[in-house]
Amino acid sequence: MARPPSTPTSETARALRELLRVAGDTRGALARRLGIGTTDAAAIDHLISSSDPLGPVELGHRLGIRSASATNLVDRLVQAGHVRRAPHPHDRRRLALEVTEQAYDEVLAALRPMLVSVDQVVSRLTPEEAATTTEFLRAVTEVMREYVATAPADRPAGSPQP
Amino acid sequence: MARPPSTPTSETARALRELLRVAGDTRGALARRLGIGTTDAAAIDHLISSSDPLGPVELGHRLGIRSASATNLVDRLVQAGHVRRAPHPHDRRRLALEVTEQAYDEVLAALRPMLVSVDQVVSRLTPEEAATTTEFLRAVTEVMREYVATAPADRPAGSPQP
DNA sequence: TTCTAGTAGCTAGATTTTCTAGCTACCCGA
DNA sequence: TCGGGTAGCTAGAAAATCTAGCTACTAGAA
Repeated sequence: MARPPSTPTSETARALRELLRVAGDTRGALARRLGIGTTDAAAIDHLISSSDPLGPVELGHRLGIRSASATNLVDRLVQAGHVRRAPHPHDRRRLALEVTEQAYDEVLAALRPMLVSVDQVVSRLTPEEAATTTEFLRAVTEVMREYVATAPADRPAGSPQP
Repeated sequence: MARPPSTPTSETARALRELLRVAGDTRGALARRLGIGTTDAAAIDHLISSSDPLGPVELGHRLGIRSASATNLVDRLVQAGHVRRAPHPHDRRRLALEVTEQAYDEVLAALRPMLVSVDQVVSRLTPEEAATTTEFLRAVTEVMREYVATAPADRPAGSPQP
């Protein structure tokens, strides 16, 4: 996400870090295209790509915001017609947030130019290159997932420090 | 950034999109590790990795926030000791924002676990694989830069629409 | 079964961040 | 040199998040 330390590093690592930095800006670009806030766009993104259903609290956790803010966020998304509140199948405390068809289509349309270009880049790879690249991307994704997961919890002020 | 359309797509594109989504979360993770807000972390990231000096307005432009918000942001960063306001060498209207040594070191320390892991992943590539991967990453970066650059301008309310 | 600790979601009110509107100082080309 | 355009700032309004604390519900222990 930032310039590598002054010690020289491989071109690949440098290119990857540059990509990660630009990727960070992509979320804001998507939000502007959708005409909504960055957090709202990130929320829809999470809801679309999550494998299991999310409620407001868990969604807020993934976004790094508090339960109260998540309730507010979901209110905004529901009001805008992007999301529905549905009951959780097994746990009556919970909600299962659903992205509406319309919101899904809007996100897809907003992303399409990038997805098309990405597919073009991918299509230039030979099968062997594609296999190598895929494995590399997955390894890097795992590293970043670990980094995100091990970030210090967003704890209440005054909590004990290790 | 989101799940691909229902039509099957190559594994590589899928892996890349997953990476981009996780990369979006990385910025928040860095901010939490630094104990500052997401925008503040993104600002320092931009200042560190920009090749030419930035002022508050240009920085705000890259972050997608307004001139007034950028002034406020820089106030915060200066107050926290992360950034200095220095005069622009040629243009007396402008400022050249400088990241302090301390902030630079803090960012590097916060990123280190990820950078180390990334370097490990990169080091497993053969020189040929590294070359292919580097080219791929650069091409994708270019695509995303274009996507970010062509996002609709964050225009004032009531501006004429095309 | 009943009790108890823990979680999901919400409300109310305070705080923080960003926004709009508009100002001055400065740069640069006609 | 003059007029349009830009950088940065201030003031006050609007929006997003936060803390604190509540209720309803789940799940495991007594």
